[in-house]
Amino acid sequence: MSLRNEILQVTKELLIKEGFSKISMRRIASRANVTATSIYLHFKNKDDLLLTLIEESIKTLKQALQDSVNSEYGLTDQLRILAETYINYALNHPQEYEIIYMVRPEEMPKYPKDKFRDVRSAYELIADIIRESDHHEYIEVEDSLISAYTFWAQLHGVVSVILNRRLDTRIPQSTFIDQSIEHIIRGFINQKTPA
Amino acid sequence: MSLRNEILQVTKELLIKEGFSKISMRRIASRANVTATSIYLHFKNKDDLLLTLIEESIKTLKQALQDSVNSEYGLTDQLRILAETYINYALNHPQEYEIIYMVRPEEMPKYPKDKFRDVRSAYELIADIIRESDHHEYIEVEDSLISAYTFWAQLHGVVSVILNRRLDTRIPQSTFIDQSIEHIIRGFINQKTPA
DNA sequence: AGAAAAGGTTAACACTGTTAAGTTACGTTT
DNA sequence: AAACGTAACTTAACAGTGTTAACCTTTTCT
Repeated sequence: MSLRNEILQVTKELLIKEGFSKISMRRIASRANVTATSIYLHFKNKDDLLLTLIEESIKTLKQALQDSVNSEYGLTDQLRILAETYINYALNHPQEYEIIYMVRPEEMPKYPKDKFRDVRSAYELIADIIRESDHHEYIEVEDSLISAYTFWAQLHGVVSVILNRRLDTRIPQSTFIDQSIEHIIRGFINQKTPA
Repeated sequence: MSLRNEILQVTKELLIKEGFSKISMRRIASRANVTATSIYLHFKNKDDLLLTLIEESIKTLKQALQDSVNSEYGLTDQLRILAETYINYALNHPQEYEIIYMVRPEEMPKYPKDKFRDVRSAYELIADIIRESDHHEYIEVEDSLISAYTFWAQLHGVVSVILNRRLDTRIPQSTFIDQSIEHIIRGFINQKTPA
């Protein structure tokens, strides 16, 4: 395996095992049996390394969402499954999910904007699904892109509360998730009476 | 003014002006015309200092929410106003809002849990409002505490997308906010036909 | 006045990201 | 085969970080 990939994998392992705050160039390097400076031969700096990792994570999240799409579902069922997939991914890959949202454009101005556009593209997928589905279920989709973003933002909020350990201990996590999903889905449904 | 308060204010200013990443004990100290070690006479460590700041921010957020409560509103109107207040606070105090959610319990195990319970208590306020309001508007409130949390989580998601600069540039921020609020509120309304 | 405590300092430790300069090894061209 | 170029890697260093120990000075209390 090339050192570049070795570094990426070691960083990911370190991230998963010890968390974001415990990561340092020297620790990564030592676990790859290399000096810290060697990392700079393959990555511009620490942010570049992390961004590369982010891109990978985005890709797997995107794939998971893609795999959960099935044209046989109705829109509400499809949205429900997307929501579950999204939340499951986040809870099963907390450190990866975290760095996706941790790194902020303005804090790394050196980087080309298209990298961040990449990060966003995962949500276009949701927009596509809303746009392409048949609208027979009294759904609000005046602007599918905006709807996709509100959908995603609400999912992110749910995940965020759990990952940041801000959920009240009296509330079971699964109950919170289920109820949140129901609220979110219902937000998309018109108040018109169903046929 | 006591040095303790001086430090708090200087830290807050630094935070607002230069952001989270640019904060260091020495920079804070120098702006207060003091040595870095002096800070440790008033705060256990950097996390303690930031936690104290968080508590202050929570207090003002809580106050803003409290001030927006008016028993003359119906529940949906009240929720809408709470949502607007919450989002406005976050967008007007981005750095303060950020540190509220940035510091994670597991990353500072030295701290007593009740400090984090304090952080959470702002959302009990929302729970109270849902619980105390009359339920004549076909609202889902089987468990007001859970409802409050889903409400807050969704708001946090909306704010988070904006503050993390993850909103698509094609979408106007105000449109996003308005539509998100509508979705969130609608999530609380039963599908029953209104009278 | 003398003791105790509070408020402040300097110097140091063990880290951090990052860079400049130097070394080694390998593949290509002549 | 010899020379060159370059890629991969290292050592040493810089400037910065949070934090602690030891020390000094000023205020407060008895």
